[in-house]
Amino acid sequence: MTSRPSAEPRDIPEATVARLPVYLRALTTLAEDGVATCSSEELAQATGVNSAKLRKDLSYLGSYGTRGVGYDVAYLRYQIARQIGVTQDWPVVIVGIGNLGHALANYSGFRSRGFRVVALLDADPSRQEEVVAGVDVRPFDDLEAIVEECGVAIGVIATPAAAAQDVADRMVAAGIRSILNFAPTVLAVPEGVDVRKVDLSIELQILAYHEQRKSPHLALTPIEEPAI
Amino acid sequence: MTSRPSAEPRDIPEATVARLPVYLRALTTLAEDGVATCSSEELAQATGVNSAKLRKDLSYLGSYGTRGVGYDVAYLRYQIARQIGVTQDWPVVIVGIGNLGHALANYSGFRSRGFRVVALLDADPSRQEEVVAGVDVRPFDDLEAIVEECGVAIGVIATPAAAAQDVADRMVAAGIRSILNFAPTVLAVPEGVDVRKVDLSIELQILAYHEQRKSPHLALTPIEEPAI
DNA sequence: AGGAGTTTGTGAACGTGAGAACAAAACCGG
DNA sequence: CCGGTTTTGTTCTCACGTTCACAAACTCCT
Repeated sequence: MTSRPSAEPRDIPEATVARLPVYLRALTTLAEDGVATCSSEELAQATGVNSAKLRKDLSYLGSYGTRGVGYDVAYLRYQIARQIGVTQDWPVVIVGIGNLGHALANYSGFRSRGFRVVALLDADPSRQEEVVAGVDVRPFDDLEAIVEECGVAIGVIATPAAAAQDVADRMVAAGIRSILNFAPTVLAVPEGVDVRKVDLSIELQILAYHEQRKSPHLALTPIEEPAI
Repeated sequence: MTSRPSAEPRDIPEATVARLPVYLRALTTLAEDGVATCSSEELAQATGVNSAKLRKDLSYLGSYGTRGVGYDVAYLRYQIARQIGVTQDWPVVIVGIGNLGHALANYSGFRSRGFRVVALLDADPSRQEEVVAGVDVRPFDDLEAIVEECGVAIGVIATPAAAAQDVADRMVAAGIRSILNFAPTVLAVPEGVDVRKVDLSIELQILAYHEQRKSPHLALTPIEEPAI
């Protein structure tokens, strides 16, 4: 979202990268159901994308399909995982163990998809006695030590908005170069650091925009226009 | 994400719609700080976008700036809120009161940004005794009654993946036409229903992809390639 | 062995979005 | 009242993403 590192081998478009995890999940489900092979049409249905788009996406990874047959589920699944980089486990730190931090720490989807929560950090001493999801909450000041010790490259910010920029600065200084930000703030980070933002109320507002246009809604402007 | 309703007045590009809430938040902050006027350059800095892009975005709403001066913060803020549709309060139901549902119910950002959680629903009877954020958890079967009674148009799904499609079907049948889905599944919904997806592990995987290309990472393929 | 039927991979056309650049419009100081 | 300065609104160009359409390639059945 901030800067794009120069990719070496084959340059995969950003839009494609964003869809690869979706394909990966669908393939995992298919594999669990014992499906050995699937066509681009089937996979497209399962993931809700156009089949031509899907084929083009996969073609950036290489030619892993067989014409007239389709794709080998296990093999394609592995190739996508390798491209994304989730064949290895990524250590992750979560900062801010409030409601959302709790939910994130307990989210089993991380572990099963190539991520391992190695530390939970919070500046509030009263939270540092807790143990969440088998990991004990440690003081935020331990950040640098943990990053060093575990080789953490990815940080998750689940603090209030006011604290987010400070946390980000400390993370960057500690060597973290990829940040997933749940705080409703725009983060300023140096070149070479990637930030992705997840914002709950923005998503709702986008829905509201479309919803408003669906029905000629009853009340038009219940709140007063401010005087200029 | 599924179907686009035909917009009547001026058609605002989807990319612009996604940025309007960001501008809205920045303007709110500026207003709270007592700033009366700001230029496109200042607002662009605060939101992390290109100033030309920002001006183009705002031009879709109308000509609300003054050349040589900039934008009136309060006035622009109102105009954006009106376009998005958050001058009125949107009633919202949350289904699935697990870790994430708790966090969502407690998230104060909803209330302050045009949304009101009118009901928390869960199929598990043991959860139905709880009171979360001042709202008591009710059985999922109350969905239709609540939607009818409160005029709910937006639903949030925070259930496990396995239950999500059923919940979505019930929501659609009850009259909900906009769904924010936190479950890691692709939802199938009829034409005219909007679904937006928020997926935590997908965001992390996208970060992992870029992270992998930043450093020529030590271990390349620690997991075995499956035999074909 | 060969033809019919499938399904991939990709070239080409189209649409959308981003950013540079600039003219038009407003304010300000003298 | 007028020239200089600032900043918006918009046009133009380029890059990116999506979709169609089809040839190439593979399997299966006779």
